[in-house]
Amino acid sequence: MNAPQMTRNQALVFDVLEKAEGPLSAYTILDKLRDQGFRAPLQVYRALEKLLEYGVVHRLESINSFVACAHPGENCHSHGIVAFAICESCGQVMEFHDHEVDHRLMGWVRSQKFKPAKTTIEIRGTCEACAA
Amino acid sequence: MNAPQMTRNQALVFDVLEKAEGPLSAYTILDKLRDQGFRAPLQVYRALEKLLEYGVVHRLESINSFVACAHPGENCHSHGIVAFAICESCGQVMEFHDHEVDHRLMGWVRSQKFKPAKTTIEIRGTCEACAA
DNA sequence: TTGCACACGTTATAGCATAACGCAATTGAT
DNA sequence: ATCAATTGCGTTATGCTATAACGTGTGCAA
Repeated sequence: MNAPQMTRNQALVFDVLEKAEGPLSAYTILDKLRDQGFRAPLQVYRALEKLLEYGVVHRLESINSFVACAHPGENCHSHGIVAFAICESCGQVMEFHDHEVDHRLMGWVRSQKFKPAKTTIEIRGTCEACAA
Repeated sequence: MNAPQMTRNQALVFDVLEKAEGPLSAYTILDKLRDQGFRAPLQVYRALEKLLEYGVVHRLESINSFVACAHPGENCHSHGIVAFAICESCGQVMEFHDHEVDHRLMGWVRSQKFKPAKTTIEIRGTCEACAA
């Protein structure tokens, strides 16, 4: 899925996420866009749905939040499974990829004849800076 | 964390989860326990919190649901990272462990001096039976 | 020009989770 | 035995997350 021209709402939501320090909830995004005319959650969720499709935004299932992809310009869907390390103290997120992990997971899945659609890997904990 | 004697509420919630075909949401559990006197979500959430601690129940972050551990009698906390394959069609969940995946993930985490607390691996897709 | 696809706006509602209060039972140290 | 601390419990209220359902406008292709 390549990103076609974003609509105004999509661009606004993406912009907020890109400028954010860490992941944001849909409602936090909504609040940040009230001045641009946003009134309802659906405006945010609809934009997010598209941005997820385009591969420029990720959803963090374990904290019900969204974050801009760490690879500006690229399409994250082409990097295999994306993994996240989420600092529960400062909220910062690190995004990484590991082909061996992909390989093991997909090997197991294959052995079970399970057809994977979407895979989530999220490590919650404390980042180096916060551990001090 | 070993499971001490369960309280009545904990036992009721665990029993519902064990007898269920697949994962259940907290509110579904609540509904199934109305006859035993449950009235409020907190009764369920408090029991679940303990059951998660004891390692006899898992939380599926990507579908806001809970499932009994697939290893009756054992403590799942001792198996390393637990991974789940969740069929979006029939709702069935397969639980598995892969030490190589653990190793790769923990290796990356270590290289970043990130202190992991809780790791989520969930593969959503279609199981063999449903793929037909 | 008509029909379709898509984005959008709005209102309402559904679904998930916890805060805050007070009470009762248990435990364990003195 | 008694007191204090801890833990579980019940209840009410509330907050956060997400989607259903309806209608409008716009652009584009047949």
